[in-house]
Amino acid sequence: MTQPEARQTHTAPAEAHDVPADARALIAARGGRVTRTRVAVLEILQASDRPMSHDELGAELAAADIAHDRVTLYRALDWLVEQALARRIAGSGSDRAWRFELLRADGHRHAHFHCDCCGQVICLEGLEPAVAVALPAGFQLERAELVIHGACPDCGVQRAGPAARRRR
Amino acid sequence: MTQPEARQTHTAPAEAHDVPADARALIAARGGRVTRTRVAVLEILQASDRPMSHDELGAELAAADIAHDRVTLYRALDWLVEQALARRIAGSGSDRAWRFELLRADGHRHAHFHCDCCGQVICLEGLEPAVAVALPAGFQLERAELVIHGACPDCGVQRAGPAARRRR
DNA sequence: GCGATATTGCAACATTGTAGCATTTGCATC
DNA sequence: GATGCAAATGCTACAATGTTGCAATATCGC
Ligand SMILES: [Mn+2]
Ligand SMILES: [Mn+2]
Ligand SMILES: [Zn+2]
Ligand SMILES: [Zn+2]
Repeated sequence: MTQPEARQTHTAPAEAHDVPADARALIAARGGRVTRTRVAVLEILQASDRPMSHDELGAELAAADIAHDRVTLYRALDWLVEQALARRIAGSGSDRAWRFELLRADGHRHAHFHCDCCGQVICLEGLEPAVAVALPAGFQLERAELVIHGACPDCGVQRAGPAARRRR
Repeated sequence: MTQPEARQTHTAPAEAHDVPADARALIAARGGRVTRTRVAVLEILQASDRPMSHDELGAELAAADIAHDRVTLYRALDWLVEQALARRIAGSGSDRAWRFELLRADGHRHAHFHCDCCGQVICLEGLEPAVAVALPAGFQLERAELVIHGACPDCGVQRAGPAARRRR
């Protein structure tokens, strides 16, 4: 529980810019133990530009020949979320799995696009769910989640004509 | 598959207003068979002012002493959605179950409020996810889902003071 | 009432997580 | 570099939420 409040860890060697900080350093700075799965998961998330599901993470680990346990992976993700290194995205659509993405320090919130055709989830960095909306009396707003459903560029090109849209 | 395009069914006896149309008539008008579970589910949804999960529906059926099978209930709900009599609401939050609500003929879309404290989902009829937003090129918008997270009036009153908010 | 077939009801399976607990590992300290 | 101990792991079960296959049943037009 007692974690050094240090911002500078001195364990990360080179980069002084804004490049993805060394995963091991980020983990250690939170007072967590630097383990195989945690490091690998954090690095995969750092390299990804879209939220990933537990399953996708597992596949990446397997592809990189990093031995891992299903439950350990779940726990590593839970830990990253607890430590505010990642956040959880609800999986609307037929996909009922959580997805995880790196949480930038600035707490930047953005909407997501779910392709109803291929199931992919894409970050819409430019689109903030600005819900300064007036909620009915008594409701306390904590955060707003905005999900756009439709067809992603890859899926939209098929049947390029303006008519005959596909449903799902 | 061949369903009469009739708007007026003549099978519903009395009400000529906008009161919830007779469930049996609505089902029959879609060319579906009028069965115990379908009628009961549709009537429960008509009487509810918030989206209900499969589980909640099952409980209501049990409370009304209406024998039902888990799978049949799932299938009844699927059918209602197919027939555009109901729509499915994704259950963000720790709740990973779908919820179902009646689909009004006018296709009115609205946002929903998820209470992170008690887990309830409440319709925000007045709040439309007006996402005339400019999506990046190539993305085809089909619909937008807006979910507000926070504390509902019932849960918000505890700790009425402005400080000391509860997390989850 | 009859017959065709849409629905049901049951059992088995699938997906996505969690809980308990003995074993191993990271890491601070010697 | 060796030691000790809490933190993590890696199993094995179990839970929640659906889905699939298929034989039995009920609905509805005739
Ligand atoms: Mn994102
Ligand atoms: Mn609603
Ligand atoms: Zn797609
Ligand atoms: Zn509440």
